[in-house]
Amino acid sequence: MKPADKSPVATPPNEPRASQARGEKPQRILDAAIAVIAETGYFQARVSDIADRAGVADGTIYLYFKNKEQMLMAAIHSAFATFLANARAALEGVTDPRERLRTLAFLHLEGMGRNRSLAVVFQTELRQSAKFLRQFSQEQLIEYFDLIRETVRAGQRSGVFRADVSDKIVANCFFGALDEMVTSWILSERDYSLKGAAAPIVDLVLHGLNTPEAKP
Amino acid sequence: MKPADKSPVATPPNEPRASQARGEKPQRILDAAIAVIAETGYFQARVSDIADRAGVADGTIYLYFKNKEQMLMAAIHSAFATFLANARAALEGVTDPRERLRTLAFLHLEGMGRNRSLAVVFQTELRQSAKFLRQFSQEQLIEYFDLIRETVRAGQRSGVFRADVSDKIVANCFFGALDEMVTSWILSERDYSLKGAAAPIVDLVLHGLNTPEAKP
Amino acid sequence: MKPADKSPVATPPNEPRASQARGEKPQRILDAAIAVIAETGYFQARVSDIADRAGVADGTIYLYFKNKEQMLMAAIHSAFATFLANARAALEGVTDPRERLRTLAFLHLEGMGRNRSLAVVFQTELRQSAKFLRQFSQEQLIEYFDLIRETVRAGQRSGVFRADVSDKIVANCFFGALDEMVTSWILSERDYSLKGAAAPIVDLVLHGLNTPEAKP
Amino acid sequence: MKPADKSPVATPPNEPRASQARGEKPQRILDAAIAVIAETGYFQARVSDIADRAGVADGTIYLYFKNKEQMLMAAIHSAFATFLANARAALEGVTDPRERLRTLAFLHLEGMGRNRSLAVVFQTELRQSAKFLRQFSQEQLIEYFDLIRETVRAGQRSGVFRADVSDKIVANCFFGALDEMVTSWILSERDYSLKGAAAPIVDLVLHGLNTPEAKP
DNA sequence: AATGAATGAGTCTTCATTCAT
DNA sequence: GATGAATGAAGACTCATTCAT
Repeated sequence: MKPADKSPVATPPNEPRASQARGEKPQRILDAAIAVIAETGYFQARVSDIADRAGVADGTIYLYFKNKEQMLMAAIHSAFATFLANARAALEGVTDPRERLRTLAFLHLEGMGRNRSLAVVFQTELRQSAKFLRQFSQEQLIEYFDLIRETVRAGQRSGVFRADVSDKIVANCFFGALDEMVTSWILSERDYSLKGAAAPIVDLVLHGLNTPEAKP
Repeated sequence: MKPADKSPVATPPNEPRASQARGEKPQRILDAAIAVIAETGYFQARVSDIADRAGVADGTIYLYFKNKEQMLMAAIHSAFATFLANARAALEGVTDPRERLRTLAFLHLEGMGRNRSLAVVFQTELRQSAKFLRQFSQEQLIEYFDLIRETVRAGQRSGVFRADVSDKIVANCFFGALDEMVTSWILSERDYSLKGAAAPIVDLVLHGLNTPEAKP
Repeated sequence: MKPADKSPVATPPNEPRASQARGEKPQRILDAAIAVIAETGYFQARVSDIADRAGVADGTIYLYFKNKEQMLMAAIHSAFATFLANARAALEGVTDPRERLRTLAFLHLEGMGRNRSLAVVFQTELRQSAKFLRQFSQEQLIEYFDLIRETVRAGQRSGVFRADVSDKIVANCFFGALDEMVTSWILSERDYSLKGAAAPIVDLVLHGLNTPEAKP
Repeated sequence: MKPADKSPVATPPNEPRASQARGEKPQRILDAAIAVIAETGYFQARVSDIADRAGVADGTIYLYFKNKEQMLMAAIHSAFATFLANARAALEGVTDPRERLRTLAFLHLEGMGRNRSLAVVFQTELRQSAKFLRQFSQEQLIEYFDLIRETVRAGQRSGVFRADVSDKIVANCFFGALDEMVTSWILSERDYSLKGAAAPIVDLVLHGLNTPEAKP
């Protein structure tokens, strides 16, 4: 599921500083976990399947993670943290609120579209139970929402967005639209381009956010 | 997959009053299933818990349903069918596309807000696995989306909505915004009124759908 | 391991009030547990072995006991409770302290000698760990010791036993001697009669307990 | 099964001082094993715990011992061998049978009282299974019993002990009384002096052993 | 000699499903 | 139809042991 899978041939025997294996296993396990969850579902995911796919023994997983649940959680957190870091990096230097929303929408759809396994996990497995989702949502999802809400507020302050709607409502609509788009996509058999939907969605939302006078 | 597809001995059509007990059990089981799923999650829901709550023996469930999965599916289908029937009834006679969207948004949020168990199931449990969600989505969710898309297309044809966006995109945004609102709500500890959010959401979407000239 | 083992033929099909099976299973499990512990040791005893021997499925054990440990504990408690009840019944009406000690010694050795499995469990498995033994000792063993100590004190009060030794020390010696005898016996390959040792042990202890003047 | 039966590279005989480290590890492991067994029980003792306490790596244990069981056995044998050697040394030069029994009783209780871990192991862990105890008993315990029995026979030959009881019964009573005393002690929360019990026990046994005419 | 990361066999426990009553 | 005791397959987790370094 990642470069260098697990074949014995992969490790060059005489590598000088080598140890590309150091600390590589936990990540291999997390990657395998995402893949297996995407395929079989969170609760159907068997530890032995994840171990197989990571190319380690079952017991090895317990050297790095306390139990199954903690490992699955770590996999999801790790994947989302990467996603969030990418988003932050891409927004660096983009100041126009409209442009920021465009960038976020594009990143969201492009990021999910690139890694279908990840998308499956986020759209479906993440929402297995209120309890589960709540835990995730209170930590990382909030950060993402805040990114959107701040952008909306900035636009409202600067007058490019109408100020008579709550930033929370707007963020919900924006995120909800993107989210639903991804859900439709993973459920669809056809393999259309997800990121192509970014422009019309943003267009619709920005249109809805226009200040009455500001005809774009 | 609908009522009465299982028992060879159908409900006697004309039974006067004792019929309360006749055929009442399957529905008690379905209601119990929704409640238990909402509390513990789809995959955590135990057959014996559902039987307990329905006031029947474990084995009784297998008189009406082939297995656990079929029973849970039936529970969700039944709940959603009720929801959809309500929506259709409420739209009866409403012709203005903007008014129809307002009605749908209100019904969606009000319906979910009234039955938190049901909302929990739809927002989280329903999306446990791509496979699961796909099955549901291809049957019933499509009907709901079609209701929205038809309304949007009607508005576009009559000129009250701008026609330069795909009705699918609009439906996604509309449904996504409502959906996300409900998710936020069930995750929130506070017990605010969900249906109060209907107006601003519809306002935002309608604003985004305005034809350039049509200042509402 | 007990009458009527588990064969399907055992239950007469037309037994009138029948239900000799009612509540029979837990006891079959407890008996099987004692036997398996005696054979393989407490910590080596596998739940599946006990289930096999009791003629039930593995899962059945968990209908009656919370987990393996609780079941093993219950088996030991139950066996000892029976033993204690027998001792009490046999002492009924015996008032002479010397006779009471003789009866106890005989019962102890005879009871253990009759059920080698039980003896093995008490002499070895029961003492697996200080923590384990402490729990048992504080509940049931104390009762047994008290039976001995009361008899000793009665003999001291009535003047048939010398009063210059603590009843606790005497009980320790008495019980210790019996206990060690049983241990030797279960460890011995030869199959000598255990209860034959009762007389000389009691003789020795009574001789040690004689008041100086009382030459028997 | 005795020291130095395992390493092909024996301890260099004349190494001046660095020898502290040489061959010191096996003993550290044995000591750690006794301590860990005393704390957690024989079957609960984990190899990694013992390695930790001995300050070596898990794998190191397998340089000196074939497997876990052999190591635990070696630990117990080693501890008991020390105990037995002490007893033999202390009996050196004591010829009076009564005095020899007094010495043995004192050594037994004092030795156990000094090292609670050791006492815990002997009183409880040693008796985990008939198979286990039998192996130990046939090697070392017999030696200890023989020490007692020879003393008893000597007393009987010289006429200070009555001759109408088997030396085996007497040894059982004597050892059983001491043994039970130690068991009571390790189970007791209070920290009373164990060796204080030596005198009354010996007194009781000697009293029981008195020849009719010999009033001590 | 020493390490400790990795292994994987072994077991308890859960729970959907059956079926005799 | 209804029951619920019994079943047994399935899977998470532990830990003694190995072996490359």
